[in-house]
Amino acid sequence: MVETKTLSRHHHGNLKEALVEYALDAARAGVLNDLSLRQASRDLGVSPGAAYRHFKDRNSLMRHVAQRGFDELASRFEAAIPFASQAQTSGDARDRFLSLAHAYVAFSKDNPTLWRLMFGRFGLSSSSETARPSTYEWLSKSLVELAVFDVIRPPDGAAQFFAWSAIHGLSDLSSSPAVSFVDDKTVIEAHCEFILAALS
Amino acid sequence: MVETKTLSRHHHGNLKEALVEYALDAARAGVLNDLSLRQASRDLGVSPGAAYRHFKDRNSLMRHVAQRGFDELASRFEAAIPFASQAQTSGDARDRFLSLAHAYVAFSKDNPTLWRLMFGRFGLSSSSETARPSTYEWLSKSLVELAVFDVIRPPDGAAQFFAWSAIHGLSDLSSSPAVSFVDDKTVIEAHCEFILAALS
DNA sequence: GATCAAAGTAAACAGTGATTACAAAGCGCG
DNA sequence: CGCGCTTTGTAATCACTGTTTACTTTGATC
Repeated sequence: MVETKTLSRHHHGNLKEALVEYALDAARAGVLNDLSLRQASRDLGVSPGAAYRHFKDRNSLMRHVAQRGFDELASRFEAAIPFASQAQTSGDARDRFLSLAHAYVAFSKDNPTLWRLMFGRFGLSSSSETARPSTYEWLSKSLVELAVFDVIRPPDGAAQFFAWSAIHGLSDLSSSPAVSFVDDKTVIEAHCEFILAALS
Repeated sequence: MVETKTLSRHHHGNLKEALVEYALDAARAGVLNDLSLRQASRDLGVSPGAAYRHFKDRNSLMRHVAQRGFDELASRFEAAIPFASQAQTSGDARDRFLSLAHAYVAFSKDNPTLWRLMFGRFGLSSSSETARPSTYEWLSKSLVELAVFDVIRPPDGAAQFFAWSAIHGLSDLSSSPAVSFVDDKTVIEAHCEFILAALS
């Protein structure tokens, strides 16, 4: 006897979260840009003005969605390289670096629309992320590991920034429907080899 | 006795171009996203429907604007390294490569909104640009020059793509208001050194 | 000068973001 | 319980948008 929750309730229950999920679905479908608060409200069975109890305006919702993107990206990084874990060998350190690159690129390819939101109009500066997304920490850690096993020189700030922007560039281009590779894996690995060579 | 052209003429003269310029101004002002065809038409002294004689819809205008961005970028590349010219020494080849990188980054910083349009929703795939923008030719040429003077190994496709994406990544991050450097020149030069080291 | 395509107008339609005054739930507390 | 207060939703409304339609003006061409 599960109580049906959808019958004529004044309170939606969790409209804020529902709106964010709705927008994330739109992003997955590639139609985030023409998402309308009214249509969303209609689909969620709520009146047009209701959304404004949770978001100041449409852009505010977008910012929240962008933040979700950064959260998801961080979670993929954590899955690829649990932050508390450590490399045991130089081969291990290389693998971990590669895993990060794969995670970065895979995310941008899996979520091109969300990606553009994150690093576009509502990215970095306007979301709660500071100048560098929190994922920067994983990358940084990975580079330090590589240095420990003498795969590269100890990375200074410039080296870390270089590695970030190089991987970011690959991801950004990969998220474009116009740029596609026969074999992602090969391209990413070659890219990483170049980066490591630059830092050696 | 110059005839005043603005008095009650039925034909605007060159509305299509005027609309593109208007949008480019909006981009420079950072308000491209909320550009409205109606407001633009009003400001250009023309009725709301007039724009539709020249553009199928709003997105069509955006695509044209994005194309203008690629044109402008190409023109900056040409200014930095006239395509017909050639490097004479290895130092020359390095300088030319650096000039390209500077041009790329300067463009993205000067036109962040246009940049996002070009590489975002209306970029690459949807504009008339093919998978790789025409500027790819300059970069490619520059790398070949560097190889001629033994600064790097002869670049294959992977190497060229690496260089592009590395510079693209730097430009993309640079165009974000959240990422700024004390000294652009130093950062760009360091970045280029890393790239050249990777290709050596 | 008549003809005809190109380029503008005017009016309308559906849909949007946002604000307002009001109503209903949920809650804490005596 | 029942009283109040805050949160959350509603209904109505405003100004505005993209886009289409039927109609008019214009400029060029034979």
